Amino acid sequence: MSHFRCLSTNLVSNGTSPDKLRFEFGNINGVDDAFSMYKLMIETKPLPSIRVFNSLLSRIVKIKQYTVALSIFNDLSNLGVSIDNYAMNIVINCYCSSHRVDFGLSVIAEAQELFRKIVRERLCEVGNFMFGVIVDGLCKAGNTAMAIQLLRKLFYDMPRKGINRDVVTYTVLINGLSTLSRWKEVEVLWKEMIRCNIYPNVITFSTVIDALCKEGRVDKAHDVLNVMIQKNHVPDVLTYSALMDGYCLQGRVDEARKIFDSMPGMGIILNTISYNILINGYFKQMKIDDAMHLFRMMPHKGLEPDVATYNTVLQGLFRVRKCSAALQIFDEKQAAGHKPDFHTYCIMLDGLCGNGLVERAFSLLDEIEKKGLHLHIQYYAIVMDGLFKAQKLDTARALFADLPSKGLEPNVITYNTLINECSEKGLLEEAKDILLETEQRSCFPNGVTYNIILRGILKSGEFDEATKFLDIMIGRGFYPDPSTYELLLSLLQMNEHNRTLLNMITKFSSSSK
DNA sequence: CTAGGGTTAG
Repeated sequence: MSHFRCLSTNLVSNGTSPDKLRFEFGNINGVDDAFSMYKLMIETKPLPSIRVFNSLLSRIVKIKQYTVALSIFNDLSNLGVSIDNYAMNIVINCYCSSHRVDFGLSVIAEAQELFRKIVRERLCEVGNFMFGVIVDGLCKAGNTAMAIQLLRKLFYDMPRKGINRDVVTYTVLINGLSTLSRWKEVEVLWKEMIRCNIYPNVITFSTVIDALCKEGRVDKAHDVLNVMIQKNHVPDVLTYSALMDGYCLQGRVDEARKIFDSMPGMGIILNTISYNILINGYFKQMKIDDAMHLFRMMPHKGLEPDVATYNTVLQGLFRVRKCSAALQIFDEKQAAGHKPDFHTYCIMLDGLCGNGLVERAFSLLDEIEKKGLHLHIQYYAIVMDGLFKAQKLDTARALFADLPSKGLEPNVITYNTLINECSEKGLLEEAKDILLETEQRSCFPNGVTYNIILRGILKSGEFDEATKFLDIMIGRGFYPDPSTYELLLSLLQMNEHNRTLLNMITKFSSSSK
């Protein structure tokens, strides 16, 4: 079962810590491996040092099993293993990262209730694991304010437990806060850090630059870069790549290019990711020749395109309807021994369908099946969507009906595709029927489902009906997304001063705060 | 032993 190497205890030597020789974490690839390794470790006498447990935790974080790391951390504290700075930093990072990971929705309601209880009864000694679950749940539920309050409590508890906050602790927290756009709190932490004589470094600065870029505030990000340079910090390839990506996201690919060109002169070695960012930027601006030129340049610069490069290129080519070029690259890359990944197949299927090559998409599905690869339900959602868009309604519905025969269960995405089709065609009753069906099965509608239906109702001009639906939606914790909001605004322009629409917009703005 | 980047989705 488990395939890690476990050397004998007496195999020790030459200055290296015996602990380090004993366990090999690189082969841990899943939850089971992690737990069996942990079990093995705690059965060892004497117990391995916290450093060795840190290596385990770090591996578990690398494979993104945050809850596993948290539960092991919790167990460690219960065992009385003394926790150090490193462990603490890993754990805080878990809290900050795990809100991006899917969590059972059921946890959330419980977590919020539990949190209220803690506040009410001042039950301060919550286990670390529960603590993580709560923070996770709150983030997932969009209640970041509460999550941050909790994080800060943990944070302020550190010195009392004899653990010092260091630049890593602050960087992890600043990263978490800035990706959540909690800039006020970032500022407070930043000042506090300096007051404690802990100074931001290149990673701290880069983290802030990256978050600003992702928010679309690339000019502000550039200001931060200048401050950083002024303070004698040397930006590295990650700092500049983040900034390049920021310019690309704003469509300012020429400015991204300037940075790209200036990097080697500053002694920074461009890597595959720097190229990927710029190639993507060019494609998004439809500058196909520039994108392809860079792509073809990579091998001459000693860089090998990776799967993300190929995915970017394939998608870019399909978007400008250069199907044969895309297919050629797809074959080329496989001939060179590069394996397509899940995203590659999604892009191929979507690209083929979107360019009227539905038959080709079907044969690709067959190919995936023949290769014995996992038939991901997402592939079918893409092809279904393509079929609907190509007006091949019967084929699409037949594909949906065939899912069970392939051992696939429709998920919320395939349902959304179906609901979207009904909604676009104005078949609102049918859309709502399907919504009911998803609720009856254990396949829960999500925010996208509600948005699709709401947009359908709005397009049909039934504004009162839409208001009712919006109330239901908000009642269930889902909010209009940007494209629904845009639709609301454009409808308001066409129906000047329409009270119902105005009310909806007000309702949306006040509820999302 | 701990912190930062790119492709993607109804």
